[in-house]
Amino acid sequence: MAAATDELSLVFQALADPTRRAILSRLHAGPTTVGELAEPFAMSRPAISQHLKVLERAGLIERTATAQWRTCTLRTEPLDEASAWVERHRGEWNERFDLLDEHLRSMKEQS
Amino acid sequence: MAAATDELSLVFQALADPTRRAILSRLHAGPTTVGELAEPFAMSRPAISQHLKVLERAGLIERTATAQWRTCTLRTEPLDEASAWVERHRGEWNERFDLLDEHLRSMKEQS
DNA sequence: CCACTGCGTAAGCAACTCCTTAATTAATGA
DNA sequence: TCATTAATTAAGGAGTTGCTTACGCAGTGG
Repeated sequence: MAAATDELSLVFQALADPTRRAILSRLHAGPTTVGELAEPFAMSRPAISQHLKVLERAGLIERTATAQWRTCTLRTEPLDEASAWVERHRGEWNERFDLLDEHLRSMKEQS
Repeated sequence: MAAATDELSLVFQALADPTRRAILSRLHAGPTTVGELAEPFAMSRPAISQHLKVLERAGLIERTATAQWRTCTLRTEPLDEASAWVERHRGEWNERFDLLDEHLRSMKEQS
C-alpha cells in the first residue's frame, strides 16, 4: 500500500538496494552512459533502466539525452537530507548520554 | 524478488518509511512499550508490531519481554554503518570538486 | 479457575518491487 | 532507405510490503 512518497522515504528506499548503491558509486567517477553503467551487472538493460528511474525519482541522478546516448549524472543534495536525518538521530542518542553524564556529575558535586 | 538481505539494505529499507522513522524518533525518549509506541499512530496494533519486526530485523531496536509488556530499546550501531556509506559518498563528491578547484587554480597560475 | 490486558501470529488483500522478454522510439551511418 | 546501436516502454510474473480483521498465547488479578 501507502508507497511513501515523501522525499526522505524515496531517498532511503533508493539506497535500499545493492545494485542502485553500486550505480551511485560508479557515478562518482563521473557522468556515464546507461550501457556503460549496465556492463558490470548480470542483469538485463531494462532492469538497469528501471533502477535508474528509481534513482531519478529520488533526485539522486539526472539523465540528459545527447544523440542516442543517455548520460547519467550524480546529484548529492538528497544525500545531504538523508545524512542530516541519520546524524541527528545518532547525535540525539549521544546527547542523552551527555545529559546522563552531566546529571551524574551534578549529583556527585552535591554529595 | 531479490529481497536484498544484506545488512545495509535492511537498514535503509527500514528507514524508508515515515512511520518507522517516527518510531525511532520516539524511542530517543527512552525504552517504550509497544502500546505506548502505537498510541500516536492512526493504525492498528498489529501494523505497529510488523513495523517493529522490520526495525528489529535491521538491528535498529531490541525487544525484551518483562511480564506481559514488550519493551522496545533503540540500537544505533546500524545507523553508524548507514551514516558511513552516505558520508563516504558525499565526501568523494566533494573531493572531486576539490580536485577541480585545484586544477583550475593551477591553470590560472600558468596563464 | 477465569476474564482481562498486552502483544504477537495468521490469513487475506491491494499495491508495489524487481526481474524478465518483446516491442518501440530515436539517432547514426553505409 | 534501411540496418544498427542505444535506450526506453510495455506487459507479465513471482515475491514482498503494508495494512486489515480475527484469533492465539502469555501474565495479571479477581
